Amino acid sequence: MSAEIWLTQLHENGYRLTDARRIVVETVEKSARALTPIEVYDIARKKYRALGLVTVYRTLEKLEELHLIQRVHQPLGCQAFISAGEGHQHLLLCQNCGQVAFFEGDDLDVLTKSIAKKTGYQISEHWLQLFGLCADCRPI
Amino acid sequence: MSAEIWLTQLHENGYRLTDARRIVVETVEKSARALTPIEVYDIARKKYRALGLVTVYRTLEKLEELHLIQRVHQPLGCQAFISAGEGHQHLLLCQNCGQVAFFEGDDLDVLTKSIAKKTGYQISEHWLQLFGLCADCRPI
DNA sequence: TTTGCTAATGAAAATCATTTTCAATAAGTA
DNA sequence: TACTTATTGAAAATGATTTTCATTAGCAAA
Ligand SMILES: [Mn+2]
Ligand SMILES: [Mn+2]
Ligand SMILES: [Zn+2]
Ligand SMILES: [Zn+2]
Repeated sequence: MSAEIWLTQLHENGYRLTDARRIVVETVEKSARALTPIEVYDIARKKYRALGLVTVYRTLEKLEELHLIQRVHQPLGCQAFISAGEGHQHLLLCQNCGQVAFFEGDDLDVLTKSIAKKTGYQISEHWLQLFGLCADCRPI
Repeated sequence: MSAEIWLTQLHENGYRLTDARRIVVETVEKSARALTPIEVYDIARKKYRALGLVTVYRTLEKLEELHLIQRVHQPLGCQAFISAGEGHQHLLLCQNCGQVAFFEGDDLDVLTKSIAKKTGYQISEHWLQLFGLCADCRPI
């Protein structure tokens, strides 16, 4: 998924392509870790001085609405965003540098069926997130 | 786990037992769903008019520090707290009424080992949360 | 191209959640 | 009972996010 595709998506959904949006999209899309609005602002402003923080918020909002990015929940805060995985994927986060990896193939069917039976709940969704240390941050 | 035990825990950790704390503890402990600080404040103030919102924040902070409550992350916000499960447990949330059920017995060893191998991450923690409809809210 | 409509922008103000400050109060120990 | 000091609530401060608004610029149509 490249920044170009995100911009196309925005355009196809009736949003105009502006310099501010291009920079925000590029910044978020190329990041290997989740970024908060302020972080996006600080990084993006190095390339586009006039950028306003409000525009960062507004652009993130639209990207989330189009499912191009997703909010990342972490122990220290839940305001950061990362590009959304394709299909059914979950996140694996490095507790040291924040680097994000996606994974898929989790099969929780047996578990959810058993829990549904025990609790009487009708289960329709799950959140799964792994934490650890990436190859770079792992002790030798 | 009863409110009495929470109060004892607070006391044993050097915190004084005050009316404000008693009401906050009772409110959070008896709730079947996660409550935000404002919700705790509104409910608790029905029994203790003079309660200040700041005290709610401060008490929740201490209860979390003693692992008696835990923060609950949800799509609409991450400021709510619920009494903490005992041992290794996860949450199952009703998307309609917010009722919380705990479950345990998830075994993610096979999955995490496989993901660790694939990604090179050293995995040490996981977040798992199920969503659905509780027995009361489920369609017939 | 140029034009015209209006979505998008950034600054400033407003709002909302949370934290800090502070003087008064009350818990708990001696 | 008296004393020490943690705790309280009000108010102010802070920080994040949203709203307002006048100006600018994207882009579709001429
Ligand atoms: Mn899954
Ligand atoms: Mn588990
Ligand atoms: Zn790392
Ligand atoms: Zn329910």
